[in-house]
Amino acid sequence: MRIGELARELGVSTDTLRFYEREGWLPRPVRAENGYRSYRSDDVEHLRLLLNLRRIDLPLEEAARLASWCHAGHCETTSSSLPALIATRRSDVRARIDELRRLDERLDELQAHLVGRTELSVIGPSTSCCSAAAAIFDAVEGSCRCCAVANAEGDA
Amino acid sequence: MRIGELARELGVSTDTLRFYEREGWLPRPVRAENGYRSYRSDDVEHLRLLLNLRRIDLPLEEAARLASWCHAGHCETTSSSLPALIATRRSDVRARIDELRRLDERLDELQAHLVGRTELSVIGPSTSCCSAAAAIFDAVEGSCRCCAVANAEGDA
DNA sequence: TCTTGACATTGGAGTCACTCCAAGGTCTAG
DNA sequence: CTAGACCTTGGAGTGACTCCAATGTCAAGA
Ligand SMILES: [Zn+2]
Ligand SMILES: [Zn+2]
Ligand SMILES: [Zn+2]
Ligand SMILES: [Zn+2]
Repeated sequence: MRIGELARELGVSTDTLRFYEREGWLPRPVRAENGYRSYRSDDVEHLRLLLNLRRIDLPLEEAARLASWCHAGHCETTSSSLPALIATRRSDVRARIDELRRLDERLDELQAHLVGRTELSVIGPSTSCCSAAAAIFDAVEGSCRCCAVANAEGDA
Repeated sequence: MRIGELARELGVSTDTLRFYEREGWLPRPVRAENGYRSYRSDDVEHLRLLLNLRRIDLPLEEAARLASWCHAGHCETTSSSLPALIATRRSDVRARIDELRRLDERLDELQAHLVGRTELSVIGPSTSCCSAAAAIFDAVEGSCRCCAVANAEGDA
């Protein structure tokens, strides 16, 4: 099995495979007479394991270490630490999801604000900056400075 | 205002500020007699704008460009493109959230599988790999090879 | 036979957005 | 006088790839 075929089958780039090998995260496969890498089924399994560990967002170093341990059959250690590892990973993932949800909410507010204020943009730039900038400036932080400016001008 | 104070106030590191300046993402502030950077309120506003744009996860280059435009008062262009920009950003964020949720589900399944199978691990390593590796190997992909192995050995 | 095209090889540089460091200069309080 | 908190610079390191140039290999078609 050559590198391109393996890469296609497992959904990564040949560059990634060569990078893994170069940095020592994967064992070097045997070479054919022409110098091409020739992957055996054992190599394929090792790589598949590594990629699965990467898919649960383990850092490459940890994934590679674990993959080698498992592949070499030293999995008692791994077996006992694995649930804790997964638990940590889950809380990381959830924290990131919460972060992104908050970001999405902020974006939602900002979008609504910008759309709702389209008519008001004829007021033009405020003293310190234009209204669009003020909107970003403030909507992201939760309080709106450009509205205050607009209201003040509307009252005047 | 010196760099440390500004950094503390806006919640970034001094390294980040020097990096932004060095790479041209922020204008250079005036220097005091001793060579220290001296930030004016205008600089602070520009930086705050840039950081707000970064907080909605715009790439630094785009955030800096937009911040400069807005800060210079050329915001008509910005006003018209901003809703589209936000919309794109939102769909990116949502896609990432979905990805992470799928990951969380996979981790949940994997965890349940590992915990539920503790007794079965006495079966020991299968022919190709140990059961822990097999679990990662397969649970991440949705079908479980180690169970098949265990069942086969149980039947034998 | 020759050529075209798809594949492979290597080392090295680039990406993004910081982050850390060493070696030094400056200022304030005790 | 000294400790410490601050500031300066240029440069290297991070993670996980990604892209590139220059070159080599091989099978199929004209
Ligand atoms: Zn503006
Ligand atoms: Zn407003
Ligand atoms: Zn194993
Ligand atoms: Zn199983």
